[in-house]
Amino acid sequence: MARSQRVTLRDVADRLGLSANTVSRALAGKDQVSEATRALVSAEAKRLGYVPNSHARSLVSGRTMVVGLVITNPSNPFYAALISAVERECRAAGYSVLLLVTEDSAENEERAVQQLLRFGVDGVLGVATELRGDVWDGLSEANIPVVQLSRDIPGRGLDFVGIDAESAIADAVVRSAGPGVRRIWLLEEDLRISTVAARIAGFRRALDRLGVASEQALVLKVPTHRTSGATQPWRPDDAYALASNLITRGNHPDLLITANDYFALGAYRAIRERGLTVPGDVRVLGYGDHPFAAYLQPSLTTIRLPADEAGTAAVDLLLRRIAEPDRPRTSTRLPAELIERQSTTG
Amino acid sequence: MARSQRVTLRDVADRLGLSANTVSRALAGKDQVSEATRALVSAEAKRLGYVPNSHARSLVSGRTMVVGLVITNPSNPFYAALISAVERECRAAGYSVLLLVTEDSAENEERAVQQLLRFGVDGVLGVATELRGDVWDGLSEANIPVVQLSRDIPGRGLDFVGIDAESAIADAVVRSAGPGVRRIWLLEEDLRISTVAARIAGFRRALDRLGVASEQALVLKVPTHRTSGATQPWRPDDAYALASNLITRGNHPDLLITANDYFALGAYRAIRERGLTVPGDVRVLGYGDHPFAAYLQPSLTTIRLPADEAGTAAVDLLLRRIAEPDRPRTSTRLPAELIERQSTTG
DNA sequence: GCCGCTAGCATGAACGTTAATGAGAGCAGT
DNA sequence: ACTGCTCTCATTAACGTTCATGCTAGCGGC
Repeated sequence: MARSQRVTLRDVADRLGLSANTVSRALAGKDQVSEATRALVSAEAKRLGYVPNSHARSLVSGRTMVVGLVITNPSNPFYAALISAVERECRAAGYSVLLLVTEDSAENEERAVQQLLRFGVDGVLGVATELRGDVWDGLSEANIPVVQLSRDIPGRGLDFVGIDAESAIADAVVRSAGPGVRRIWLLEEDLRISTVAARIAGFRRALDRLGVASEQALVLKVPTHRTSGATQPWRPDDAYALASNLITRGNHPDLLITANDYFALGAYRAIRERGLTVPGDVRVLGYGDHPFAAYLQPSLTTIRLPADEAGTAAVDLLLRRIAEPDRPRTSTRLPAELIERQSTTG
Repeated sequence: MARSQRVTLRDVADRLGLSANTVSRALAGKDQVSEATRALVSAEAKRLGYVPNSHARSLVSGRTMVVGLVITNPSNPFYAALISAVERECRAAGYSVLLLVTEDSAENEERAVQQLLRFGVDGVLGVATELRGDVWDGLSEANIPVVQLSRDIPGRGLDFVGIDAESAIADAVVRSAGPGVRRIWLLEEDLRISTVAARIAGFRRALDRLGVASEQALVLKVPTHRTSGATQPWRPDDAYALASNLITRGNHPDLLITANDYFALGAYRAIRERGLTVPGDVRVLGYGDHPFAAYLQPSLTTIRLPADEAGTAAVDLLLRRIAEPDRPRTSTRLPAELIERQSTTG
């Protein structure tokens, strides 16, 4: 049995001839216990190797000191950075992180929420899979605060922390378009999420500002790869396949924006294989500033996402809402910075 | 209060005029309860939105159905893949994952173990930070099974699942070395972990097999970047800085092995800036097969790590040990595959 | 000497669940 | 009618902690 010899409050108390309650208060640092016994208790607790049982504590206190983190895919560098930041901030605040991966599947998301309810986590940070947000209602009904990460589901009254993708893309496209740029394509992920919608909106805003005719603009959706219900919308190969089919010497954009830097990798290859050059024939603008972006040949102009700041802000917000549940809803969109490199400096 | 209106077993029982125990057994699917009441109970439980309290369950059963996952750095693609695999397998087996990030800091590791003890997790999957393994003894003493991931700390009697880096590197170096290759350098991480030791051992084994004189071989340690105690041993910039200082037209290796593909990025740039070419002047062999490796120019020969298989195997092993604690210790080293691309086909 | 106050600790209950034991009804066998 | 068995459920006691309340000794004030 795993817990056969686990040291409990009673064990410490019995050894000192005290009650369990006194030991509890002594270790918790509350008053109503003399300094002498407090020292005695801590010494004996340490000697016996006492470790408090968090489940017993949660049961009576109603708090778990655990935060649920619902992520679609840890292998995406943006989410990986988010995980790191969230875990770090939670750890600093004394919270543990229960990680739940949805793989962008609605079924997994539903099960994740169930798990969080069983656990009675103190709060949830979550990346929603699709635009239907009723999955999260169970948490709200249980009065468990939820902060949406990166993807926003409006109308649910949930806090949100994400990136201002629309402005970032809009500005970046305008700045990346030089005098010769007429035809602009956007290589997008085929997902019904707010991030994609925001990028497309930013794209259209840029077209307006640049005065690009709509027939010169194209939004291409890279077919999403699926393996057993789990989506993988970040494969360079898929972007390459699509770009390779559409781009020829006679028919190619002057500026190509990709929904993530992985897609840019595929685009680079497709462009190269057609005998075209970046940025001479096609300028390429990425999204995400993945670690390799600066090292590509030519180096990739891309948009750096403040993943660390977003994770930090989300945890801050969640902790604040845990402290005061009735505070007004907050929606934060962090600005993203354009990192200009060679791929757009034609 | 967060749990003010949480539906409990009693609530369901009272509504049906039953005892809490009967409801518990009915939902658990045990016998000693008639089919009629079982149906009644499940219907009422669903109607009221009953969700079992996992802490109460853990308290009495001694099992938590939670597995601790201790990782040094989620932003490393290998660990990210490991996280995905572990979470998926645990989820399939009905376990949840408590994620603890150590950032390769001994202090964080110690606190992580404390947290796992408080929680009373059923098992732990962990990447150790350094070679001293007494940090994990607390878990063993509490009879909590530990499976070491990727990095092995020998002599602790702990299960291990990792990659056979030594053989992989040895074979890859031999196969990557052509007739003109005399001088071979290895760009390593500056960490005291078994993985680094294994790669260096493989490197030396290859030198022996190739008959390369020891003065032609060089092991270079890339200084580890640290921010507030957390190490970041995967920065292309750091590898670039070191390689850029050492590589000149007159003094360069014929074959350069890097401890990870990020370092290869830095090496590519350093080589290029000296007016040298890959693989013409310097062949480059990476490690990890990061998503961008296939898309570099020239494409990077590298070693694909079976992260998914490792994660799966580790969870399998952990669950088996949870089931039978006294089974003999297992140590598995999965083979890694060489992916030959342009960077070594001179 | 009695009262009241405080510091320091003990006692009992509760959190929501599961395991062990008990109890009553129904039924067959004698 | 009595015994004994099975089926179904209730009752009680745990798990380890915290909170509310109770108790005792010690002390000062009149």
